[in-house]
Amino acid sequence: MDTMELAVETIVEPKAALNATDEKLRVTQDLFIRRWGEMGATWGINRTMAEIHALLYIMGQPCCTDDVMERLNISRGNASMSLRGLCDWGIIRRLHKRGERREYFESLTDVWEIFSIIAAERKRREMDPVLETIRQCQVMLSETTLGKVAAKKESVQLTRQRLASMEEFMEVTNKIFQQFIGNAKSGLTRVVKVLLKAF
Amino acid sequence: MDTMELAVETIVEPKAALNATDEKLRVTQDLFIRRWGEMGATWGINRTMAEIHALLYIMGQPCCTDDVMERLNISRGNASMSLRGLCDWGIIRRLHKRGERREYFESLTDVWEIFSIIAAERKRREMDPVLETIRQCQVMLSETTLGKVAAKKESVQLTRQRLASMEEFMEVTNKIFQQFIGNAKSGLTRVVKVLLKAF
DNA sequence: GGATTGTTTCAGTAACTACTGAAACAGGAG
DNA sequence: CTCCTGTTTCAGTAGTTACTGAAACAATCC
Repeated sequence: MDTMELAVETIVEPKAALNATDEKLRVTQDLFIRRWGEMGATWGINRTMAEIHALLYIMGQPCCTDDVMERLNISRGNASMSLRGLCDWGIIRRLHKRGERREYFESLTDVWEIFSIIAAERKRREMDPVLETIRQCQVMLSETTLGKVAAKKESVQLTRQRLASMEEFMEVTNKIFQQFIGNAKSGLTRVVKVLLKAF
Repeated sequence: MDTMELAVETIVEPKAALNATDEKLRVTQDLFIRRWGEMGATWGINRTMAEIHALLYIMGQPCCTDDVMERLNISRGNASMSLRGLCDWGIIRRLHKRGERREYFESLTDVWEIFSIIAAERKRREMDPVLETIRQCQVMLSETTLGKVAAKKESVQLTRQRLASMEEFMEVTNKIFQQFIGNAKSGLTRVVKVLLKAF
């Protein structure tokens, strides 16, 4: 656009126009973005999505699709899909600027809120089904299903005991998650302080 | 081996030899194993490894490589590598039976211990590097590095503020992890009870 | 209506991860 | 030593996931 045309005329690349401070800021942000992306990857969120979120978070100001594409060197399609995915998760938001056609995106700012959204979703998608399966397994090995004699078998008893331990564990973990999720927003900080004192 | 040859002669498949109870037990265990594997997959542990661990956990008795191969229908190479991987993690153990050449494997039995081993490892591999990077970024944007004037720039301030929030979050999370890890073994149950009361 | 600007979808492909099966290796028994 | 039993390694491949780039679509303006 305008700046590009200007650049051509003045024979100065846009990047070179950055002053030293902006350059350093950019390098710093890139470092953060890369690390955040790597972490996301090992957590089942794909690298690019994590990087886009990191970018929007660290910039602290709304970016449009083209900003994201250019900064992370990804295609339009990829940027579009990933941005939509992040919106679906609810950790970034669409933003219309008055008098502008282009859509902007910004990250939620409260880290605790971001975390609690992710936690809620993972609990729902990953822990709940396992807990349900464990309960189903317990029914399948109950006295009612197997009969009194069969249920006494050592191998059955062993498996039942393991299922019970796992159920207990997952129930407690689930409760902890629920607490975090329920106390989202910055109020969560208070909860965590209580928690740390209790230890 | 022997049983196979016998099976051919008696024209009865080994599976058919299982009585009704054993059959139901097996079906139940398979259900648990499959779900556990699915969960592992979304958590960055590969499906097969998670399944092997689930198998050893739910059986409650030591299995050898061949048992695992047969039960999960995987190749020798895969079984060998995955078992070694689980041993490296420390959530299953090698076990020599007197007078037997073959090696057996068994899972840790305390779910809390298993969890705390995994948590410790993930913290070390995924959270610690991020925290370190955040600190490095803060140095890169400090007054000392940028100079007094540049550090006042709005964009720099914004990024610094975001870094600070994220650091606070990760530090608290880290402390919570540490508590869990430090209080491993069944003593953890007590800790969690305290925690739940505090909420 | 057509032109302009921006967004979404999707077929094809690149990149990556997990798995197999065979060969090499290890060590105890005869 | 050779044979036997079991384990580990690894090249090749199947299967999966992520990404691109182009085309279709949507909305606004003239």
